Amino acid sequence: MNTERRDYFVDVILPLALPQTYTYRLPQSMNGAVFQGQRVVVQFGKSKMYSAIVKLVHETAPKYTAKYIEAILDAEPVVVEKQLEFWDWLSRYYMCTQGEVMITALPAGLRLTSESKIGMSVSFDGNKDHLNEEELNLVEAIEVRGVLTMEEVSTVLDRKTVYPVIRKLIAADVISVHEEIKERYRPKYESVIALNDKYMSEDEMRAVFDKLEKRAFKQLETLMAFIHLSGKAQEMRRADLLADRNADASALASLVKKGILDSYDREVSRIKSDAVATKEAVLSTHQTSALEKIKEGFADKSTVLLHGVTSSGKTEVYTHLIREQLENGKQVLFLLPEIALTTQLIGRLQEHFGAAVLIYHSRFNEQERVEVYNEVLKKKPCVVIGARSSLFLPYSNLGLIIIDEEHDPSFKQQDPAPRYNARESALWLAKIHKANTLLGSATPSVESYYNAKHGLYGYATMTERFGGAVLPKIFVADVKEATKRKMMKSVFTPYLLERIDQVLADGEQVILFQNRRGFAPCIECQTCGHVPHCVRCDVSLTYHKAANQLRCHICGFTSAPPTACDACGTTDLKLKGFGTEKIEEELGLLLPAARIARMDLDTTRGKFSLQNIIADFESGKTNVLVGTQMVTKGLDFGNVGLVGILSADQILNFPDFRSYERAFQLMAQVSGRAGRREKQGEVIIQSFNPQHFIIQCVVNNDYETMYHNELADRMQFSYPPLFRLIRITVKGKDALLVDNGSFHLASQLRTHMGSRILGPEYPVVARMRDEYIKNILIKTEREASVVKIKDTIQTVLNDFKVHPDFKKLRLVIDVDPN
DNA sequence: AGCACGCCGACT
DNA sequence: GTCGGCGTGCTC
Repeated sequence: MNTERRDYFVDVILPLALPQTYTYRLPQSMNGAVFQGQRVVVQFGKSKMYSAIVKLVHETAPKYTAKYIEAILDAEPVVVEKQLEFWDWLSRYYMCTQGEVMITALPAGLRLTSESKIGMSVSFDGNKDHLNEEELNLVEAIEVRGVLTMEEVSTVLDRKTVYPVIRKLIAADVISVHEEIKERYRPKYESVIALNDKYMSEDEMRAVFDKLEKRAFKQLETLMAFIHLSGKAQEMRRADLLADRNADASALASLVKKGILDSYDREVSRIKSDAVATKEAVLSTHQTSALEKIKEGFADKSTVLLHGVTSSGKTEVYTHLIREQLENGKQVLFLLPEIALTTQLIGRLQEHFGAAVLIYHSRFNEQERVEVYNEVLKKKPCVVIGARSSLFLPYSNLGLIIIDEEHDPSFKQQDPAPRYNARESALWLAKIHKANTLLGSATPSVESYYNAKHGLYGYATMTERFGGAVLPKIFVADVKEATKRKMMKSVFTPYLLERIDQVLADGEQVILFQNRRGFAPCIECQTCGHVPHCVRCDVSLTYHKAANQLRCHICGFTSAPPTACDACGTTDLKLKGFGTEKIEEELGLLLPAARIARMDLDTTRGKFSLQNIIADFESGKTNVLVGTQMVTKGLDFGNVGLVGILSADQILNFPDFRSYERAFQLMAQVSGRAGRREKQGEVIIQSFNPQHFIIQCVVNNDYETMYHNELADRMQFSYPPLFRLIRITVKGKDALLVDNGSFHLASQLRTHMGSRILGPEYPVVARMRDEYIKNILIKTEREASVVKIKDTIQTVLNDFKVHPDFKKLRLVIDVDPN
């Protein structure tokens, strides 16, 4: 049969939050050139063009007249079959569209959207007499600048709706509009200098030398520099050559002109490191036994939990496993929380695997991400070190996924959809590749530990710190007692302050942890009790002293700090509570000799600021590091004698079913930063309630007791890991409508699922960005069919979405919420 | 998600 | 009258 003549149809995934795929026709000229996973350009709607992913090529004509595919962007698929399988699972499990998965999964550089460009019509007769002032204004702007975007037209005309003007000018054949879709990825080039083939022989070269020696000494010097530096390759970067003091740019130009040297551009990688593997993994005895235990686990289970105390040297064990996979020609994914992807760790892995190491995280720009993506597409063995989004790279041949700090909440994406948990999703990705997964943590999530205990995962432990280092001594300082005796020095108990002073005097460093940024989380009027709140959210505004601003930590709203109370006009205002900024300032006043750095969202905004803060602390330029959660993750300093947790109560009293687990993990992790190498470190936890169960667990380094206590609570109140949660959030600008809508939705869900439905309830912050919020929680038994339940929920939600009363409401579905 | 269309109040 | 507000519905 002649396939050239047949009509093919293509189902594509569009990068939009739409529930289905869309079917396009293939022009016969493209027959045989379109395959699953390629990007094609399609028009969707009146004018816009998108790059879509081919999901299926078939011959079933749809009932409507399908539009034609405009163009094929790739010769080879950029999304491989296993990825599409993964996308499919992810969209079904997390109840989102495939388009939403596509947006998260593909680097922006591979995801194209057209833009309308307005230019002069080719058949414009030049007569501008009939144009009014506004039209003339626009036409002149286009004549000057060639083409304008819709936004630029809007600026030129200084109004919002530009379409009527544009339509009129198109009708008059003055201007024309076309859609422009451009590949955003541009390869990087560098200038290269090479010896011309003609001069490869020694005789020719000697002749050239003789000639230059007499008449062009500078050229001779440049040529000699080139020969010296380029070595056998007889080719080198122009920039490297000109960096030599004997080389000269104009002399080089002459040599090129004479045809002795050639100059051309060569495509270069933005991501390739010239790192060379220099290290062999040498394991200590307990690392070796952990490794054996892991392998035993993998013998009959695909997932193993490695429970190893901080500083036990988990990375060496990982390294060993990675090496094995690479030697077998497999790819490895090493997932870490974004913030833990430090130069320290990357450097260590490069020492082992050289250029096989690929890095992927949010600090990479669009172009760099595309290059990493394409590198993985080459199917070569490699190890990708990355944050959660590196789950979406085009692996063909994964052998192992390692998830370090697996307990970390940042593995769960909050917004936008897909609200996926990278840890759980990784297990599916591994399943697709028939690969193994290793979860590592000093403080495993209750979920993972439960799965290990119940035989779903293998389990390995490392109970000793590497090199014989001992766990830190942990003290609890009673803030209530110190307050009663009026002994508090600002936010410090006398004991903590005394120890900071002493440790610094001994030449060691200090880390202070407070889970709140800014100076003070609220300002209270001492006369009437009024507290300034955000205008758009139900939270008090945080005072930031350095910026002299009040800020909303939810929406970013800022205002000037009040000098008098907005409600009663009196000036007796008091700052309540404290954040990292205040700790930094007060400590500076109490211990003027301390060199303090602060590490929180406010001080790490720039591309290199985080790196600089870490480097300064590492080199000893600073000796106190005050920070938020950031200081708990992946930092590896050798000289920290003391860690202070300023307010344990704040961490404990978080209204969430996971708050105790989180508090334990946070405190245990930050404690682990103290005292590496030979010397025992020290931790001081400040609390109003020193006898608190969780604090005692931290003090005794007793994960097991924390776990059993948590499990009992979760059992009693039907929470994970014994039950599964799905949270449905109803949002809207009208509080009453949110109330009514969420009530209606909950009762609809109850008709199908009865007492499994909880709420609707207001969350702690009941209004965010001018929207009221209510939550409905669905708790289902672990054994229940998740697929069925999600189907039911989806049906109810679809009905709700078309309900005429509730069309103004927005729904957010979060499966396995954090 | 865009981006039309259509209906309604507020000004040149 | 026209501009711009936003609610509604559709996109292969």
